[in-house]
Amino acid sequence: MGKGRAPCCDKSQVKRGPWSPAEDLKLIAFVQKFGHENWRALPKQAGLQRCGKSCRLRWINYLRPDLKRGNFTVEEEETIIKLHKTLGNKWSKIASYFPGRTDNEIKNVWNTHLKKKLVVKKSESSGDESKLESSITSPSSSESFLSNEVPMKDSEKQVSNNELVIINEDPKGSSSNSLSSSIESNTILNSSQIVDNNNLEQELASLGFYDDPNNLIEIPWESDYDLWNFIDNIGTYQSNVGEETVQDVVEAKNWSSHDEFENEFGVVGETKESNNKDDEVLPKNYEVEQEIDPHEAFDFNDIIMQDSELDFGNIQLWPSLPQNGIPKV
DNA sequence: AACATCCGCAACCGCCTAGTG
DNA sequence: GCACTAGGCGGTTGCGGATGT
Repeated sequence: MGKGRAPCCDKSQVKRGPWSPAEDLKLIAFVQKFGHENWRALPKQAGLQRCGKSCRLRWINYLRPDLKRGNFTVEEEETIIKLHKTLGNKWSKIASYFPGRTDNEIKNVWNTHLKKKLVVKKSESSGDESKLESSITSPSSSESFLSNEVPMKDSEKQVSNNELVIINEDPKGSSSNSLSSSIESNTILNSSQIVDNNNLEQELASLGFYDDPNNLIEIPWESDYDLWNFIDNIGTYQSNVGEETVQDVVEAKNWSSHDEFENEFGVVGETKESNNKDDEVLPKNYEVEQEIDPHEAFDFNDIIMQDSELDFGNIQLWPSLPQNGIPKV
């Protein structure tokens, strides 16, 4: 060890806590334009006073366009329980079975809903505990597994009494890309039964989660709450993030209209080659290309989106906001 | 209405792992 | 094999809203 781990960033120089809409916009716009090859360098380039880790987390958990928002369905919850039984607290692996869901989200659902649910179930069905319940609630049989006290390789886990799970390692990077990852040909061995992954797949398929291991179901993007809703309702929404309000951001930037906002960002504008008047998702000035030095601080004025690059219409912005409208203050 | 408590979730922290030189 | 870095992951915390008294 010696020196110990160098901090990922200078804590005194970075902002912490909840993200403001303005920061979200910066991050979205930057990632849409430049991608996120280097999270560590991204905050500086994007003009964000945030740690790279924080940016990554924010993007992955809340700003990615392909996120599925909303409550978990009963089927999803049941699947999480099933998967947790075999995978344990491997939230990212579990999340890979749910396109559009994040490991953090699933972890939260587990900790807040499902764990309690199963404890209740257990108490209701006293005596004849299901394996599912016992694997989660019985300290004697599964404590080490659940608490991760004993470090285990993914390739070989002692799940509970006499239950061995053999899981093929994910190919590099697949777990991080939950959308593209597919179900591996895992084999689950049990003292009383041998369950190959096909059975799990069939079970999941019966619940409507996917129909082919290599062809995960496509989750339609939702945009209950889009950018224009946000901008249109700017006057009635007060961000709860510190002293900065959305009004502050808008007033500072003089965004009093869609056009001004579009001009500022250069990202959303009049529809090109579209007969649909409402289809305002194409970049206004996408034809103009400018040289941008990635080492320079990111400037919204420099963003020139390509035809297919930016699609705010499909991004559900500020997901932490109410889905059915903006709270009046 | 005011206060206390509970609950859910976004975000942070620290460790682990893979990649690179 | 070692040192170092960056990304990823899981555990935990703390805030804010919901609910109860």
